Amino acid sequence: MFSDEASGIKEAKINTHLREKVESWRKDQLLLKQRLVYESKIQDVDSIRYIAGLDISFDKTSPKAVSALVLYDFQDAQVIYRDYLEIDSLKEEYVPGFLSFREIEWYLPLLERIPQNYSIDLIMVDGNGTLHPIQFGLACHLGVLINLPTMGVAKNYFHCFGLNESLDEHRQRLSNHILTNPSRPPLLLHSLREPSTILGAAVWTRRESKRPIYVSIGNQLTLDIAIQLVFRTSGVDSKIPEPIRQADIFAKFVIHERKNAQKRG
DNA sequence: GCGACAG
DNA sequence: ATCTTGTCGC
Repeated sequence: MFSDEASGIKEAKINTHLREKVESWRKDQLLLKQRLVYESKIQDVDSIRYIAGLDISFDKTSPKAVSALVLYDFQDAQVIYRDYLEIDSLKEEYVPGFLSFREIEWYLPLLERIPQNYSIDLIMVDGNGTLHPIQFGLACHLGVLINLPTMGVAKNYFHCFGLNESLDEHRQRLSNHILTNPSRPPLLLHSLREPSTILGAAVWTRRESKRPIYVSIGNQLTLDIAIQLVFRTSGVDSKIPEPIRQADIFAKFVIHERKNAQKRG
């Protein structure tokens, strides 16, 4: 049969194509990384007013998706604005280490059409900033493109081979940290190659949850401020900071609404 | 050479 | 990301 051979060739072509794409993405990351601003534009958490939260949710049964943006008023602790974008199909696949190339294009239009009367102080994204194989995750990429303070919050540990410990070592370190420190203070995650480089932090924002969230900076922000912010925007209903959580809830809501509309029409 | 892997 | 309920371990 030819089919095995044919699919093998097809696979090879896909892999070659993907490899070339990833190579070019890597070059882009290295170039853009030079434009990262490590100096903090935020000196004090209490000077923050408007936080933008971003997320994408997917339809289970189709390639469709929805990206969402919420504006969270940090002073009043409430959402004051929502917007979304319906996506027929994401153009890029998910490749670990290159999430930004898949998602950013669906965030930019939402950021651009925020009414002028709101000036964004900070953007929170679902994913990592400097906790990344070359310390240039989604939060960094977005921050550089729109020149604003950004930070990343991930629900799962991103294993950065060569930079961090293995997954097993990480898990050991987490449980060790919890045992040693019952109050569960943030655990700083540093590069193994350069221990002086802090990549991010595992943060327990609620006593109830065993698993931490992973916080890292994107642009124009210190990790210290980012961690403070995470504590002050989460805890009551969820371990996830409200701006991101509300964006997630809203995106899922839009997806379900569209399904109901489909039924009727 | 393969491993491991944010969303 | 998404399918999904209860249940095993540090």
